[in-house]
Amino acid sequence: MKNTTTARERLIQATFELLERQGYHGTGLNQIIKESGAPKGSLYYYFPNGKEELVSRAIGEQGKALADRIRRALEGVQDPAEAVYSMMLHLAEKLEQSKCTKAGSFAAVALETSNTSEMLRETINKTYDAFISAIQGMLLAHGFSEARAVQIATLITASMEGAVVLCRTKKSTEPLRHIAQEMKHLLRSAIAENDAGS
Amino acid sequence: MKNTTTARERLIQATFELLERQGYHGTGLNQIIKESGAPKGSLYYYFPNGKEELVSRAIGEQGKALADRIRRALEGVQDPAEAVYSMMLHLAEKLEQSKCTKAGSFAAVALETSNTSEMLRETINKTYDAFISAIQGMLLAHGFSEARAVQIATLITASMEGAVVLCRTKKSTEPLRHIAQEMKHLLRSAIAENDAGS
DNA sequence: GTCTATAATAAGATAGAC
DNA sequence: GTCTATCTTATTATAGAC
Repeated sequence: MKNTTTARERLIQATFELLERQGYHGTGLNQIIKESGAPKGSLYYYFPNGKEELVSRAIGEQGKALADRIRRALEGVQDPAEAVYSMMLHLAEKLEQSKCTKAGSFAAVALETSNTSEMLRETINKTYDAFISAIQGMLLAHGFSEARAVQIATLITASMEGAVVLCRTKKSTEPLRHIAQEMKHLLRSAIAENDAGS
Repeated sequence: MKNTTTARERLIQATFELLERQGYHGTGLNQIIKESGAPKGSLYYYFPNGKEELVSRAIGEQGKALADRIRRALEGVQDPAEAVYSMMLHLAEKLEQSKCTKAGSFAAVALETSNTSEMLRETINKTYDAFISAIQGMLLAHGFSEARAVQIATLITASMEGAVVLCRTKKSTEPLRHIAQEMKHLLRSAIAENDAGS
């Protein structure tokens, strides 16, 4: 079968990167074609439902891959506070590589389309759930209650997404580094408190 | 002078509400005209530079008004943890009123345009700075250091923006209520710790 | 599977009458 | 200050050749 999927893969990759820089409605199919180098005829061959389907696949596949990386990175860590700190700094470094021009595709597409496309909304919803679930798993392994673990995992996910918005706006990774520092501090207290109460 | 500004005001108002539901590129000028009921000829009369200027004014004015409301709400509070909790629940209630369809205009426009419009990026940047500064003021009044106050204020701002994205995606205010609860808890510890170290 | 041409629609913006 | 008509350009999507 060789690499008959390379046109499809190039389309997915180019779509995701453009979403990170311009969001959903800011990204045209012609631009995706041009950027990917994929033949235009391939787009509707691989994604018969057009833009909505292409973006849903791009978001879904990249989101799943990212959630898996998060899960693996947090598996078996001995200090959740340090692990969260590292995860946030890692995101900051990734952002820095693009000079704060590429990040936040999930948030952008969510805000632009959650009222008009159930398909996209559900894809992103599953992605965010996977992020939260990965973080929650680590917290459960360290003695937090189910309820508390969800709360903290939601806070970590939300603060990262929000900090990415601030970084894009400020053209600086400072906000991300600030929340990384602060969350490490707060989580240390929460862990100590939780361990004492066991 | 009567109300010669009402066409302008209606345009600003309609623009902001549409940005909250669909973002920047998802909102067309024709739709703004229609929704506002303002005469089409007025748009380029009040905003000669077109869409970019209209959106910048809408974001700027609404952002400034919101930052002022936050500042006043946090002025003279006796418990920062409770104040932040109330602020977050207040946002959740506002979101609930629109069934989670309207919120996140700042984040949406930032993610869509920060690479293509310096004007919009700077307007939003000032807005976020005003939010952070308002929260930071309260924390300074309660004995936190300058550096720590910025970190915590950034975390609060980022987590609220991120939680709004999660709420829009989930069509539920649950994420916002989760982070409200968790931030209250964590802030209580931070305050106790900070007071003890004085 | 891919390419080219094009249809159909909507976008932002402008000109000129009133 | 406002209205209507229109220009230019971009968008998503499709048809039909190869």
